[in-house]
Amino acid sequence: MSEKKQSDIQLEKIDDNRWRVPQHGNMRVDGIVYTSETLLPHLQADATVQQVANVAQLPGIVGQSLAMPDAHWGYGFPIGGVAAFDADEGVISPGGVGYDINCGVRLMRSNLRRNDIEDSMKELVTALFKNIPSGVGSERSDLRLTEQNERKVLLEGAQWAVSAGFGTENDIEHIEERGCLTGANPDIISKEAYKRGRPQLGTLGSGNHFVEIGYVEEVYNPAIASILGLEEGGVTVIVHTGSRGLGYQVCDDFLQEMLAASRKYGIELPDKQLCCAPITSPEGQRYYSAMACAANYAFANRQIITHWIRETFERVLNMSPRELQMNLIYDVAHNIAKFETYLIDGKERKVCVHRKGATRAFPAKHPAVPSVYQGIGQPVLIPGDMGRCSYVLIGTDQAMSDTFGSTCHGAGRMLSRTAAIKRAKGRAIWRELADQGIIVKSEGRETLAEEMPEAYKNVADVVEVVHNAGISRKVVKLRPLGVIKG
DNA sequence: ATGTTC
Repeated sequence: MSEKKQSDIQLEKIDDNRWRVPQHGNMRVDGIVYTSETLLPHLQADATVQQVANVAQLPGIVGQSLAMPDAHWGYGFPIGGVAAFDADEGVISPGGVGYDINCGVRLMRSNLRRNDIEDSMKELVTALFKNIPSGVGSERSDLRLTEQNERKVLLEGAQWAVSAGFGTENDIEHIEERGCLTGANPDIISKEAYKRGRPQLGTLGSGNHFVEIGYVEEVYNPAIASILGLEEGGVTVIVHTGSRGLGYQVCDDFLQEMLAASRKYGIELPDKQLCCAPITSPEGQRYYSAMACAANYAFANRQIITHWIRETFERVLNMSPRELQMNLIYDVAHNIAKFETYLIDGKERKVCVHRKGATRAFPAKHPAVPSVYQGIGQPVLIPGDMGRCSYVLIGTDQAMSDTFGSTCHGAGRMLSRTAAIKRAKGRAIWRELADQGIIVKSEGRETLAEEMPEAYKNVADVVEVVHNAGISRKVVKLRPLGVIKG
């Protein structure tokens, strides 16, 4: 399934938000696709449904092979896919996590109002762009990470960043897993991965990665918004980035090891890109420990970038941290595999949930939700494209029973990168966005074309599906004012 | 996503 060919699998409509991929061939379970009449044609335009069916063939899969409404074709597993495997009988697969391990999003709020920064937007975007290295292969010359400290990053994640002076202890409370996955083993990471990761910590990268200044345009749930520190007109900042070259290298290193493991353990693969190993095997354990290292690097990366964002706002606006109150609301991972426990057929079962382009959406009272959010549930951060809007949602009990505590992660690409570049030929995307009051600054020559709004599905359509299905609920909508991209 | 086909 390395080709993007459309599949001819017949989907069965369950309700307005869900379609079933009935168990057939070697599938061990059904597939369930979250979508709508509006989004269904996009989902069927490539091999996404076939990939959902392929994932359902892997040993130890529990429940169903799931796809979120932003799903599209990816490496082996669909992007927007969720699959849980029994912790004893199941497999773990790098393709179910993705190349950008712990690619994720964080959201900050501030005491600023939209009109406080209108006149400073150009200066803010320029200063952010200067302060946060962006683009392919971007490096930070001021950090000078030693190899010993890089090991600590892999072990401690965002907690290392805070101990090194980037951000506060309070930030840690507002990060998924407190910014540190346990079980990381830095001895497993290849020399090559270390080499790539060292100069790139604290950098944005390219593609769909960005830092965005925006404001709260609409509030759907004032009570929850207020607990998050959000109100209409309030200025927010979103960071979207991951584990850079280090995570890519870890994935690359392990794809080969997992392919060998699949043969060794006699796992039948409908697609080589689904290569995997039993979770309990030495190879499976090694991948998890390496993945956790890359995840921790990504948590540290977003934490360090947060420090430079705060520093930039303080300097440009001449405000103190106390006046600014640029507090972290939450930080989510949307490319990761995690061990979690679910009630399945009346029995508690430990599973390894693969979320690839999918966000955890835990409900109120779940022990993994920070104490300040125990009464409301886990914040879910859904960035759209740079011209439209982004959403803050909240996790639900329904997600626990239906989707292994998961929901969508973004708008989802509609045009391929090359198709987008073709479509943008002769146009000045930056000017089109400026006409809508959005200032963008980008490093790569073709990044803005690849990332233009029409390359994406409308995130509002995606969010409507997960909201109506009840696997997360709308809290606020954010509108962009300024964006820096790779 | 990615030293964007090491």
